[in-house]
Amino acid sequence: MINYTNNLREHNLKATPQRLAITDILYTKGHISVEVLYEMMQKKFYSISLATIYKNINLMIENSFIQEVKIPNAKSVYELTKEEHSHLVCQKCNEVLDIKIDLDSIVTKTSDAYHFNIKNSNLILSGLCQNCQ
Amino acid sequence: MINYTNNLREHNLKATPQRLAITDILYTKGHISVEVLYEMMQKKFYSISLATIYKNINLMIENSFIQEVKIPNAKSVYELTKEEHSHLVCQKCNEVLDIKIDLDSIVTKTSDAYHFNIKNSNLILSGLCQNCQ
DNA sequence: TATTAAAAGAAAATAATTATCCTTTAAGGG
DNA sequence: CCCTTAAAGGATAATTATTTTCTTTTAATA
Ligand SMILES: [Mn+2]
Ligand SMILES: [Mn+2]
Ligand SMILES: [Zn+2]
Ligand SMILES: [Zn+2]
Repeated sequence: MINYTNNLREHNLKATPQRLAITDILYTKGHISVEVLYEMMQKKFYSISLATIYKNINLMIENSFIQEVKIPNAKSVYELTKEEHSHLVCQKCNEVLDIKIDLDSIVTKTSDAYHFNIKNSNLILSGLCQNCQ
Repeated sequence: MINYTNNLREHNLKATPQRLAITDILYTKGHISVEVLYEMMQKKFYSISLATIYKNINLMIENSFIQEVKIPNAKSVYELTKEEHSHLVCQKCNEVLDIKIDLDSIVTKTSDAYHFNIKNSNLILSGLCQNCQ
């Protein structure tokens, strides 16, 4: 288990055992929902409060340490902040994959066409993974 | 106010006054949240129940008459089902615009690269509209 | 090692959504 | 047009999701 103390501190987050565990789970699993995170945390912390999960998720989002991924027709998942990327989601097994897609030309064209100052792009492709089709 | 009776029936939805009004609001506003829809409906139906709003939204989604649009860092909005399109969202005034972007080549490339059978693509570009920047 | 602001945990409160139950009504057949 | 009936609406309760409050514990630092 990697030590994430400094990663947390760089985002102005105290490195508590609970946060280190959340970070480790996110690192290992990649994308995780609130309820699954809570279940996994309960295995490590006998009496962790669900409020601790929510408070940490919210604070970590505020401090850009993690990000929410809103998936069509499914619960949100959370992931450690990394460079901008898109997602591939299996509608059957709910696997979530990071994919790198160049959206620059789309963003540029759209910015010009609509006089929008586009700051973020969010692309989710949904379907069936190899196993599920 | 257009008559949406047949549109509803084509989706196996009884054409009640409440549903006709919901449809009219969606048609007029384009994209709307649950709470705003409820407020607008209350002006037309003195004692409409919030449960009626939720039950209709859910049933209309099931019957593909409307669709949910999940927006990063904001509440979901709902819209009448139309041909697949992407969205441009202003992070300040929350305006939601429909945009037509060709994602075919991205979808094809990604399908091949990851052996995914991609069924839906969902692109949201967020930033500041002309007025808000 | 002492200080302190922040975090954790427990529980209550609030918000969001769904279910239940009874009344009303849209739709279709006669 | 009436009748019939399954479905929908409204009121309210129940459930689920999330946030707040308050007290205790602890990470950070000096
Ligand atoms: Mn990701
Ligand atoms: Mn739209
Ligand atoms: Zn799958
Ligand atoms: Zn704007």
